[in-house]
Amino acid sequence: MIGPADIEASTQPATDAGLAFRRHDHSNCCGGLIARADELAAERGLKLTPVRRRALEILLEEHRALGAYEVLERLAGEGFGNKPPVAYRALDFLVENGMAHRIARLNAFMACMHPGDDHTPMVMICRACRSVAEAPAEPVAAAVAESAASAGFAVEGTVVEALGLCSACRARGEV
Amino acid sequence: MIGPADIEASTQPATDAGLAFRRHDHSNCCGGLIARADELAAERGLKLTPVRRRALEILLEEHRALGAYEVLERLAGEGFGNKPPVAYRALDFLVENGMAHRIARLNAFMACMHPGDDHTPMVMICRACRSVAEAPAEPVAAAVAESAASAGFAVEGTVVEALGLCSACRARGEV
DNA sequence: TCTTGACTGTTACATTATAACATATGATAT
DNA sequence: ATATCATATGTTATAATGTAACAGTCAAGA
Ligand SMILES: [Zn+2]
Ligand SMILES: [Zn+2]
Ligand SMILES: [Zn+2]
Ligand SMILES: [Zn+2]
Repeated sequence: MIGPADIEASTQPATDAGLAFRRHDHSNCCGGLIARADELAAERGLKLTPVRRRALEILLEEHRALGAYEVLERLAGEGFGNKPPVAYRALDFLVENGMAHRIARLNAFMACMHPGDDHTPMVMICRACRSVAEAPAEPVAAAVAESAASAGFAVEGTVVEALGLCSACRARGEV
Repeated sequence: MIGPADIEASTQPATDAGLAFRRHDHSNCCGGLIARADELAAERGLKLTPVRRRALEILLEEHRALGAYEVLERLAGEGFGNKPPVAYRALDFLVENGMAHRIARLNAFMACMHPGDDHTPMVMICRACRSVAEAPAEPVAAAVAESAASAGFAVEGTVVEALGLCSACRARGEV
């Protein structure tokens, strides 16, 4: 059964930290985010072409970090090109336009859960199930900015990734 | 001329954020850190063998992120093996033992400026000169831990990297 | 219609990283 | 002393990740 919290999760970005780690109406959250991506593209005059749209769907279907070659494999299986640039270009488009994030530590990509926010998220990566989730990064960004400022460093971007065990895996007794 | 601040920088870890970005007595700071690495190895029963020691020196000589193959090239030029595992093994040893850090965003490595602290640092990466520096990460780590906790996520490690312009490059009018 | 620019696809290659096995070396233990 | 063992080094070969450069497609605008 799908409870109110699940519905809320797909519409209340500020409260969905760890969504990927919880039970939720997945088809709903995916559909909602694809719709949101279409809106964004329309608003901004971007072209969410078939490959790009499908790449985003693939990321959304997983709530998990996927390597470019994993995405490529699926795209190729659906009739798109099967050469690396096909995947990298689609993924780069999604990242540049805030619809996906690159995870440096994993050399992988994930769908963004708040497209349009123009945020640099903090990403949590579960080492047991490899699922990933975004968490609010404002406090972290502030701390980074402060440390950097005292070194005279002008921050233009950040990579903040936490590695560990998600709540589901801990509940399941994972060590 | 080498001023007091430069001396201090190599012996007062808590105050050296951004050291790499400033003028300082470089041979002094390198020598001191090699000596510190020797101490650490002795304390912990680690073997800082010739390749490992040389790999660390190479990183120290640069105050800059070096790719594994850059390190390999130098090692090979000095009579060590010239196959990738030679560099990767030395670098992995240094990272595992807190004498160097891996920079996820650059697929590169840097010498640690506070070996023995057992810290996960925040790293600042200058896009103009590619120099890197560590900054205190406690406030950042705290913010990360707090965000993660509200998602039920147990943090075991973090990657915190800031990209931007260092003070030297800004002073030099870099945009 | 004809350009033009953006998108897709391909070839070919560059860069980063690891598995697996062989050899050397130094520290026990007999 | 010498056999044994663990650790470290070196090699071959290959995997995984990422890009440069160019050719064909297609739709929007001159
Ligand atoms: Zn996001
Ligand atoms: Zn998990
Ligand atoms: Zn350090
Ligand atoms: Zn710089």
